[in-house]
Amino acid sequence: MNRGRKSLKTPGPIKATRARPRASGKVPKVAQPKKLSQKALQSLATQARILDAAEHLFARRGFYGVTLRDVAQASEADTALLHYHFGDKQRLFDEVFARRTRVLNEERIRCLDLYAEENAGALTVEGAIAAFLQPIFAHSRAGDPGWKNYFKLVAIANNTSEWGGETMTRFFDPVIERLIELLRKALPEAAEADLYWCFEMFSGALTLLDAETGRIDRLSKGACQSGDVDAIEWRIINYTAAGFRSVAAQTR
Amino acid sequence: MNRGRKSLKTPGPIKATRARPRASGKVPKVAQPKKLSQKALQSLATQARILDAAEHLFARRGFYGVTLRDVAQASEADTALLHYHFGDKQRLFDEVFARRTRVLNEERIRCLDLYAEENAGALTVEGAIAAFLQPIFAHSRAGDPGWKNYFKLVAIANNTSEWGGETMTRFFDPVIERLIELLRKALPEAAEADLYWCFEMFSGALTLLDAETGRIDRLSKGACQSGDVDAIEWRIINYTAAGFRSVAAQTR
DNA sequence: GTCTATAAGATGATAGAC
DNA sequence: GTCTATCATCTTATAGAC
Repeated sequence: MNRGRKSLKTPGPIKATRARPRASGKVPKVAQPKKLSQKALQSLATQARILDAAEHLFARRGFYGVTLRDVAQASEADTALLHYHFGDKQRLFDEVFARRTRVLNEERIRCLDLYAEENAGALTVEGAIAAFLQPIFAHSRAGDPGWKNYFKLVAIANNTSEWGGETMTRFFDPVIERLIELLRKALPEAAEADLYWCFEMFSGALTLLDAETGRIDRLSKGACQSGDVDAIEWRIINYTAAGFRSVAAQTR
Repeated sequence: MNRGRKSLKTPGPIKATRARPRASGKVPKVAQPKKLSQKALQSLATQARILDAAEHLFARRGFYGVTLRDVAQASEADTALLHYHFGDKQRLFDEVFARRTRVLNEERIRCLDLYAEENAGALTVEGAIAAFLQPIFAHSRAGDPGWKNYFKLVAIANNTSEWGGETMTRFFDPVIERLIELLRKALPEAAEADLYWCFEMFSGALTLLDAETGRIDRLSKGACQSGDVDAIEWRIINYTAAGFRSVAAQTR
């Protein structure tokens, strides 16, 4: 296995550093509502099948724990086909990550903007957090396994130090800045550092809940079920808002 | 590479399932203060070097992202030596995880017991959380890179769904039960489920902070630094206690 | 677009010398 | 206890037929 990433641009040292999941940040083209041939439709269906299978596997074992053979087998496509559609393993991972992130970020911005518009002058921490979370819970409630897999993947990315922090920054920070902006208005007494530290704690709590690792089921001996959206939603909003307010109140 | 885990007990299907980081749960023997030969001392030093290097690498790339050759090179030992001392890759990972967990859990129990003893009848959420966290911050302040690596590793484990939830359960839940016990006394009005959900949020926040991914540095444009213990300690205690209280107060 | 075949190299693990 | 040499298998990626 060649884990040394072949640089896409430089012909330089082939394995100076180990390959890392590193999304390109570019927004790949998406299906346009134009006329599509039979072949093209089938191709898109195949690509979706590959992405779904890759998402499922990456979500459970991370980038390195999945081989292209695993993905090929699970998607009933050939490994050569993965390369044909996505180039290499790295780009496949990038597209898995980017596919739903594009959707989620748009939804979040819409929710945050709507909330800010309708409550200008009376913003609350609860309101901003709820608006930010709304798209996540909507997808969770819809029960789509693809979204559940994606959330697990984000949890791994958020907590993996080598490439996770950088990945989260690139994919999510623009939207996070919008959230922080609302929180700043809702909590004008908070120091800047408070907002960021509190967001970090909120982020860790959220991604762990979304990861649905099953730990809480065992720890609570069945009193709680991973992924119980009704149990989670009001608690995380309450918990987080109280946390922000308490920290902000301590600032001198 | 054989990722199909060779079962330690059953001679059954060789690669029915993919190998997963799965700690044995057994407590391996530790250096006894007996008379040690020159050879034995050197052996222990080599083992420590291997464990340190493996810890560093696993913390950054997870189980699958590290090869035994990587560990051998980083520890300046031979791959054959890794097998001699630790058997296989899985057992090496297990021992990395178990080594500091043994120490940390003992310290936590001691801190929690001491706190409960000295404050019987007047337990607070802040006090219990602070006692639970005390060993972590002590190690972080001491600046040992080994402990920092270990904390990163725990963050990955906590958020990886395939093996993480189960790993956390096995290694940490006995101590967590002790913490929950104190929180139950400090918050008698809380429903059982509240305690577990709030602990889950606390756990996610804590492990992400400990992972020191560098994201908060970028997001805050330098206002916060990953691993700034003085900035983190009072905030996480405040934030968490307020969160627990707020959720508990909502229970009907 | 999809598949077969295969190249080129990496990986976990072991045998055996010292 | 440590190192050299090596195996059997797996992995990513590509070339070329259909």
